[in-house]
Amino acid sequence: MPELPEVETVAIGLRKLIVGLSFQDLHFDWAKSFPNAQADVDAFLIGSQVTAVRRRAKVLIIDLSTQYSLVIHLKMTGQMVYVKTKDERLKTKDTRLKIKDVTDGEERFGAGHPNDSLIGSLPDKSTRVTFTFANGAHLYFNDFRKFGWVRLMPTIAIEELDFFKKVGPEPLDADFTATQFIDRLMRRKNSNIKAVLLDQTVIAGVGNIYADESLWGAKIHPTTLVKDIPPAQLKTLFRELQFVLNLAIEKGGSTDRNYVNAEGKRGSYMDFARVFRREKLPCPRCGAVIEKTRVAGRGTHVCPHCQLP
DNA sequence: CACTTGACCTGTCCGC
DNA sequence: TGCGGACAGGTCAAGT
Repeated sequence: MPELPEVETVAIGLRKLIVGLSFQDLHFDWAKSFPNAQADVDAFLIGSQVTAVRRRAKVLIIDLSTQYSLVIHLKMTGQMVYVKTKDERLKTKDTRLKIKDVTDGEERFGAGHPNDSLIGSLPDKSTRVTFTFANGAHLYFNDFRKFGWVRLMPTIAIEELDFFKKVGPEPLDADFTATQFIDRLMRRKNSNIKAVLLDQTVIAGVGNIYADESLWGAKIHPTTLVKDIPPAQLKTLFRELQFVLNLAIEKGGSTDRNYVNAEGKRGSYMDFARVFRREKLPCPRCGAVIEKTRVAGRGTHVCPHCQLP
């Protein structure tokens, strides 16, 4: 479930790996993953050089020397993985949260070491789009659920996409203030706070993980209506949201199930999560047992003692 | 207009 | 063991 920190981590990784490289070939076998016509690929991708890699909300953007860009949405299970040469294999590690190693009987806990890879050799059966660079390296877009997509379009046209016209401000922008945050939340004052945090037109980049984590930090129950939350507590929520997003970027994102960075490696924020996916475990603040419920159509994790409705 | 639900997909897990 | 169904959740379209 790539959210802002996961997409940011992929962008940081790709920036180091592919800026300056030239595209030589592209292959795909699922049209919804790459809807462009071959003529566009030939004219604007093949032979072009990567000039920049950036992120807006949960969208990854690779700018090209042709004034076109690859616009990528990973949705739930998308991955963008760079592999230097055809012969280089990525190491495979167990993906489960708790592992009993058959070789030495040791049990391993947590989301795994941040350097662990979740994927084997590429391409695999989830590979939807394969890019080949002139230096022989490959960039793989993997997405087993096929919700994500890659598309090629003029760089200048990106901002005209409906999504980009409607999407809210970046929560980590230096000039985005608590006052602006509260004003935007209050546009939907009659809705529950979790649904509003997830609304990309209010604030960009927040998904299920960091909504739950920041609400726990601010001691707000997810079903609380925005208008019923005191301004001071909304200000706390703003600080907590920035805290969890920054921490998650520092930890390379959250690997709940599927997410990996540009080198195929997992993120370690889940080792630091306070409520997300910690149902039936003690709250790290008060010790009460964390509960899992459903809010705004999503699995939602709350401490029943810290976060009163 | 505001809000909720369903569709898009496939892999995993749980109960019978 | 095998199978059916629930569940996972980002976004858009359709429904209330």
